[in-house]
Amino acid sequence: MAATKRLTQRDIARLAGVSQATVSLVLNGAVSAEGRIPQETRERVNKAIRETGYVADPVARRMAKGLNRILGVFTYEPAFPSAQADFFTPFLLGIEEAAQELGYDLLLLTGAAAGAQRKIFGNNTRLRLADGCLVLGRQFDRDELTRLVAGDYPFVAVGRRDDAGGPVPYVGGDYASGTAALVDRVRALGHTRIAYVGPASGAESTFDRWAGFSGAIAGLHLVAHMPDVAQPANETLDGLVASGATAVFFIELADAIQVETLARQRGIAVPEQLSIVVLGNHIRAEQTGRRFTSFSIPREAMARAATQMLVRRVEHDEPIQQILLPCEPLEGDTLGPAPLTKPKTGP
Amino acid sequence: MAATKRLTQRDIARLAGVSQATVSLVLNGAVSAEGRIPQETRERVNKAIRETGYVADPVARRMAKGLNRILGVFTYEPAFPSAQADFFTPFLLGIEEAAQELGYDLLLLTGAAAGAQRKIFGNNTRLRLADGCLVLGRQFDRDELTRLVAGDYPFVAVGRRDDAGGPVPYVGGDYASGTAALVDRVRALGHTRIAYVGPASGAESTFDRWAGFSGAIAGLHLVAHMPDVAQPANETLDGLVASGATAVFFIELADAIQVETLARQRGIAVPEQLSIVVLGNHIRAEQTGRRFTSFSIPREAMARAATQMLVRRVEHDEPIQQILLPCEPLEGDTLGPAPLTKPKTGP
DNA sequence: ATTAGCTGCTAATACGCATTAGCAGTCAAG
DNA sequence: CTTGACTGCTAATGCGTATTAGCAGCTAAT
Repeated sequence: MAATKRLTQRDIARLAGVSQATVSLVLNGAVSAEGRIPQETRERVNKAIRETGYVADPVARRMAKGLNRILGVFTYEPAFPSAQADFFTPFLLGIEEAAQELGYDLLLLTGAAAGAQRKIFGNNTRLRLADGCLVLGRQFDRDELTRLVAGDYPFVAVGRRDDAGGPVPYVGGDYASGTAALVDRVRALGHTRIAYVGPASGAESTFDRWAGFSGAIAGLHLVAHMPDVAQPANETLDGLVASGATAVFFIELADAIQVETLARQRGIAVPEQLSIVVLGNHIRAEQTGRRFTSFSIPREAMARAATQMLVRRVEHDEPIQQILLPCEPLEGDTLGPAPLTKPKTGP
Repeated sequence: MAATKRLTQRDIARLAGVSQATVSLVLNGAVSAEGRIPQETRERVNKAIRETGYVADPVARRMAKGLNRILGVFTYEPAFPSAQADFFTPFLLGIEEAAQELGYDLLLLTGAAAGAQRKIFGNNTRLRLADGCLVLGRQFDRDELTRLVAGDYPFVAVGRRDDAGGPVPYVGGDYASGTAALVDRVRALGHTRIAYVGPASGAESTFDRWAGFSGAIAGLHLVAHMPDVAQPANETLDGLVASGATAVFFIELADAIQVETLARQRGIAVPEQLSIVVLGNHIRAEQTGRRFTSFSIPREAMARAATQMLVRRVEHDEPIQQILLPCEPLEGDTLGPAPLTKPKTGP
């Protein structure tokens, strides 16, 4: 550090023998100065800039102009730590790509002090440094969301969000339709007795799956619904067997994996005796050997679309929009035709 | 958007019946105003702040104070696209953690426009928005590095870097010692004829490995050095066999994998007939079935240390430091005692 | 009574840039 | 010779904050 003081337009002006204002005008190719500054003067200024390597201070720029070409990214959980990494990576990937294309940089908001639950609004909120902000995470803070909606700061949520004192701008995945499509598939394969493992309410993404499910099961019998997240796998499997379900829908891949493993141990063939469907292409699915029938979540596309929407909101004050991207079915090997007899366990 | 104008200290001042300066003093608990502003006045100001939800504009703040609590992160390759993701993730993880602890946000610089090679210095450089910056990537641009070193902008490189018109502040991994330790291990296991696959120069990380290697092979015979990166695996293996080497050092995990696979096909047992050592715990190593003997690269720790160093440089103008973190040996199953006879292939 | 010191506050300024109003000079038309 | 239009530039201002100098009023000490 030390030595070289920060270069300013004044320095350039001095070198070029003009005023600071002229430097600014040359730099910004201001329309109002079109044809007002002769090539010769521009040259002198540009020469000085080139020789010194001057770069305009973006802070001052933002101060004067109000915009920054910076997008904030707020994640309600740390973006990188490995447990979460797989969750956020595709989103961040899409955001980064879109931001780069649009000429924006990204400000990763690390949120509140370590340990505490992350908060967008703190005493020290640096949010406003960015022109607008993308919000993502599994667990949103509803109060903060309300405040964001009420405020005049442009933001877009990645993932559908319920109204919070007003409509929330978002780009989400159409889990409801994705789920419904899977239900139709199950029905077409002759299943009549189905089960659902996972809660029916809670986060929007959970609710949407259940909504899609319950809206599509006409003609089918929901013989078991196990909302308990913490329930041990063998109890779940017991319940499924007892219910006589021939196809089960899981919200959580982890649950599905455990139950499938257990089923195999007990000699219950999947999908011959029991079909399993998972609601969403959870990451790491490929690491489990078994390819579960599911639907895709277009995470990268969601992130790209959200970024573009945010930029439109920032630049053109576009009104609030809510977009759901389709979730295409994913072939797997855990959904088959309904068995002629119910699955049975040993003695 | 629309409506609500941005709140300023002046608004708060008006509400509280004080001056803007007083608001600022209350907000910052300035030492110079210690005991100069009575509790009663503070209350009035704080009340107005609470009621309006005022938050100081970070841009103006930076403007006035010169600091922003923002760290720039410049990656010479896109940070997220999946091919790179595994490379950058541990670094970003460490940076994010450290930044959050220290109360800094991160500015992810997307660099030049899409397609073009990324540049730190461009017309659009918003780098200076950050108080300082971390630079990472496989391929550094030497000219840019020189310029950074020459400038007064605080930065720290993740990974050792050669001088560039002056010493470069960095936190790197001690690949030289890590490599040397592996050489010692190989020697201790009775090997005398060894080979090295990978270039001896190029990036600092490459050079360091070779330096550690060549500095530690006293008493051993380097019977083959194959610097060619693009060489087909069977040629490499042919060369190794011809040389009579009993232990090979690989810079690239990919090369090691190919050669090991080929060796198995040819009936050359690893490590019974040929020991393989890889210089660094490359990511995805665990996916290859074989656990290669190697050394660990403390990526997360490097990133954390670099972040902390950068903050010290920003806040306290700490002089340039260069730190190498130890790379501990990693047990694997590809290094064994030297065979009594040279490995032989069939007729 | 003067000085010194304290309290409680404010005016003024700097930070680096963008932007606007407008000045001085030239030149052509009237 | 005046007017107006145009050229080439600059002075001045604002953005929202932090910070410093310092003012006014008061008390206590000299």
